[in-house]
Amino acid sequence: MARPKSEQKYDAIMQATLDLVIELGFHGLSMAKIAKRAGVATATIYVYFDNTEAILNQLYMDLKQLVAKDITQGYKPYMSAEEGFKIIWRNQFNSLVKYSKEYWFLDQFANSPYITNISREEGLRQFRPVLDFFKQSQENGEIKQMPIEILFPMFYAPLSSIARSVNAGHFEADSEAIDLAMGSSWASFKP
Amino acid sequence: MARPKSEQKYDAIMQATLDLVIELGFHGLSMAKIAKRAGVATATIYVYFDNTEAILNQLYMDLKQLVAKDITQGYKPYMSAEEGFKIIWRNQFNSLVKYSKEYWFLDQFANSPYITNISREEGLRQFRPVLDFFKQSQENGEIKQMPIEILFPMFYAPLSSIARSVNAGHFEADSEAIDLAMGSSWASFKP
Amino acid sequence: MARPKSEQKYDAIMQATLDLVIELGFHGLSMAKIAKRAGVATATIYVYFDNTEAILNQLYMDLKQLVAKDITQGYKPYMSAEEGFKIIWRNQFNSLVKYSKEYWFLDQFANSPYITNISREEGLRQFRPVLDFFKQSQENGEIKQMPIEILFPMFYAPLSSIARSVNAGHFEADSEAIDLAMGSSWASFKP
Amino acid sequence: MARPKSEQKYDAIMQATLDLVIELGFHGLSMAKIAKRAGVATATIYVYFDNTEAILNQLYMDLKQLVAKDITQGYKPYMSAEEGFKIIWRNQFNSLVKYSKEYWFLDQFANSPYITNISREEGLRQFRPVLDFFKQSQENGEIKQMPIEILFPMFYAPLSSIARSVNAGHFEADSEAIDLAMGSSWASFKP
DNA sequence: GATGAATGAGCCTTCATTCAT
DNA sequence: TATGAATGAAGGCTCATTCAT
Repeated sequence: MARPKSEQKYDAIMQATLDLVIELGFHGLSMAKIAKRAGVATATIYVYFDNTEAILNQLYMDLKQLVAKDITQGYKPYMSAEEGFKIIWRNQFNSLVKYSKEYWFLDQFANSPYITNISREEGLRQFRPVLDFFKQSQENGEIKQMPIEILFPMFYAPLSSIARSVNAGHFEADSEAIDLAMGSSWASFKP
Repeated sequence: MARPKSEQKYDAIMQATLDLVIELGFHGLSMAKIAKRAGVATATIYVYFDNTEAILNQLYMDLKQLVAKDITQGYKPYMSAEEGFKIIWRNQFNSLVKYSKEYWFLDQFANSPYITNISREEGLRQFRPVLDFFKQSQENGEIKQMPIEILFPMFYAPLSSIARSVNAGHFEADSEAIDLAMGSSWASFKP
Repeated sequence: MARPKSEQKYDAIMQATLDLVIELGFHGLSMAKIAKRAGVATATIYVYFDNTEAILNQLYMDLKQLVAKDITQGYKPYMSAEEGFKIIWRNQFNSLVKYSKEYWFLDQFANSPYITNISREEGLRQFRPVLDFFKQSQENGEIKQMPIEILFPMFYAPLSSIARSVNAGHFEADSEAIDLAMGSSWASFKP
Repeated sequence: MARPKSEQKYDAIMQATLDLVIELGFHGLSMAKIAKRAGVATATIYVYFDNTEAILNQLYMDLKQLVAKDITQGYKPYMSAEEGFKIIWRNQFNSLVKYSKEYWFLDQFANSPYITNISREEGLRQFRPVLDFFKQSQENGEIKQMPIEILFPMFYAPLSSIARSVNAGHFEADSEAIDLAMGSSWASFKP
């Protein structure tokens, strides 16, 4: 498990797992299907992972790293909190749309009994840069004082929810709608 | 002329299913486990439901009806939008805390492949009174104009997310914190 | 079981069973399906029959009586053996075609482990008039001497086999073909 | 590179299936029983076959090949049709007696809903040498002209029926009886 | 007599995992 | 390392039959 011999096989297993969970849900997953889709033998999977749970947790951490990358891209410390907020909001929204399937997996998995505490903590770590931005802005008095347990849901939950609606095709988010949502969200934080 | 179906057994099956999904997740569910927990024979479940999916969908609709009840309780038409918003917000928050497990189930199920369109639509119907409040207030110009697909996530998602944090014991929501969150949320809607 | 109260229900159960066996084979049969098809409750079937085996045996005997009726119709004692043979052969052939499904059932059932010795003997009894004809004709020296265990297969098996081929649509038996088969068969018996 | 499939297990499954069908009929068959009788785990059967139907069809084809072998053994092209007929008739009769159980299975299966068209065609192919003999003899004018759909039942059905009677112990076929039956059968074909 | 609910036993099939190669 | 065969356990579901009404 430590250092996989073939990176290609490791990747194939991860990709197959993600695809299958998206297609069939967690319930429809099985080692046999993963193996078939990945083009390896079932027993081979056990060379790379201890069991199903391990595959899913690894996938969770890999994806978390993938999607959380560059969320603060474009933000510069000299910017105003509002500017920064909007850049990060938009980045996050774009990420949610671009990686809709990955986010769906992350969300489902985070609420499943499979997830280990290690994965959960590792996952949270990815949000650190965003949290840093908010903490900094609060210290500057540019956004309202509120505990992180309120601030973060306030920022992330509607974003995620709207993006899901867009991804499901229930709603078309043109630039006007996005500006509206973003502005509306910013109003929650403006001091 | 034969034995009538037993309401008690129906309830036991529903309760057992809810408990088990909460304990083990959807993946850990099985007819045998439901039966054992409900104190009936496996085959008996099939007298009441066609299959696992049917049980879950029925549970979804039953719970949706249970938790969505009285969310607008205390709201009067002559109230200002802000007053109404705060009453409904608080009702919803209390409901989310009181029925935390039920909401967790509803949330997970709504994002699972088990849910049928019928259940989904039936579920949405329960939110009608809340939507009506918002629509009315928009017409009065008391809250900002925005499409329902933005408005609703903006209202519901942070609420749900904070309540989950509270229920998980990660955060203690004293009345001050609640006021803060509620006020912060209201800022998003204030014209 | 002795004297059924409702002849109508008895008939419905018999008919449903026959239809289902023909549609699904013995393997696909079940009390629940019979009940549904017959329009009665499952438990009701047990008022009329002890179990599945009893239904099938009764059906076997009923059908045996139905199809074997009038096989010797038209035969008169003063006729020559050849005349008699041809009348009976044709009757049997027509019967096999007319009651193709019933014969299929009888054949399958007679070779299944369901059949009891009582049913088997009762079934054989229906062939008595035909056997009598052959015995009589042998005594008259109009057909070859041979034991019944040869004579009967020689007469019945090809007939049945050809009819099955016709019923399956593999072969169209015009009057010429029938005369050919019948004549060919008669050659086996001619002294 | 893994363990190869075991011919021994394949054979054990086939043999167990044949034995069980003979003992209990198709209805009494089950994967669990086959597995137990064959001395393998239930799941192991699925390594070799897709499902019950596949087992039965394979068994059908295997047995068809076994029993149809050497039916024309001893026949030489220079022989008269009558000589050939009698050799083949006797071979077939001996085969029917020797492989009585196998023939019983083949017969039952061919009339069951399990059989696939592929199996049916494969089964017919085994009779080709016998059919060729008849066709050849008809062309030579040594046996009566009649369509194959009559000729074949005429030849095979009584043979099979008599053999069954012998196998069931209802009839002892001494050489005199056999000559009688064979001669009687030949009379049907003699021009 | 007639019914439909109730159930233990059984069905076929798939599962995660280990074993032999 | 990589593999596919092997399997005990578990899955969903149906069965014949009995029970309560």
